[in-house]
Amino acid sequence: MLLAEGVSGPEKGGGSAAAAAAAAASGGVGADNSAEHSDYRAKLSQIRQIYHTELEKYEQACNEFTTHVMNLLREQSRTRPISPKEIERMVSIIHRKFSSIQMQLKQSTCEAVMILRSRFLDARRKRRNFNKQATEILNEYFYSHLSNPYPSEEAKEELAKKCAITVAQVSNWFGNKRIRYKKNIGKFQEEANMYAARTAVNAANASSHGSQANSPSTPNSAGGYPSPCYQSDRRIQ
DNA sequence: GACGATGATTGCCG
DNA sequence: CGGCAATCATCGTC
Repeated sequence: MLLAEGVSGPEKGGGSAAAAAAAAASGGVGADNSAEHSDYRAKLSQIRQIYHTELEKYEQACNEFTTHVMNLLREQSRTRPISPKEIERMVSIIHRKFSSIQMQLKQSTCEAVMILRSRFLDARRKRRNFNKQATEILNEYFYSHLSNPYPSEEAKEELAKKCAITVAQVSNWFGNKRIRYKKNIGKFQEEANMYAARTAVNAANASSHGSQANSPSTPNSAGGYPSPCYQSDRRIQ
């Protein structure tokens, strides 16, 4: 893991290797916003640097402590016999202790990288609002099908194409819209009336100078839904 | 910076 | 599997 992220492993060329490794490891998000990407890389290299300085610190502390203990043992060897085996045992205990600390450091670094990675990869964190036109199109469909706001797969595809978003996003949008509309109809009244009126105007225009009741550009022309109707049951109180 | 709006995710249900 | 409900995380506004 740490090796893959370029945090652990041989240090060559101060960071560029790590950045490359990180870029490779994060595969799939490469074609993303470069600003965010460089932010990710910066944070990763920061983690990496902290890891290395800490590791070095522990290494140094371990060596210092070892020599200190050795000195103590040498001191004691004057008053009592101390076998080389005993010294070796002591040293290995110290090393074990310090290496377990280093393992902990490694683990916490690993966790930090994981969190950073999940933050970077989580789509929710890169959420962008749809543009105005897309929202208009979606709302128009929603309010002109208020009695049955469940677009078919084809209708969803049509909407997705028009709004330049994915079908999944259209589904998400309708899911959110239905639940939020239902939860607080009052809040959406104004919006509902506005779109209903607009749809009515569109329908009137279309029928006044055309043989068809539905304009070809109206979303419901593809989904097999009935022609747009004014939702007179939603009134401002 | 608090707060509402909003897109996305998760877990559950029929 | 699609939809609902709750929730998360960010955006946009004040």
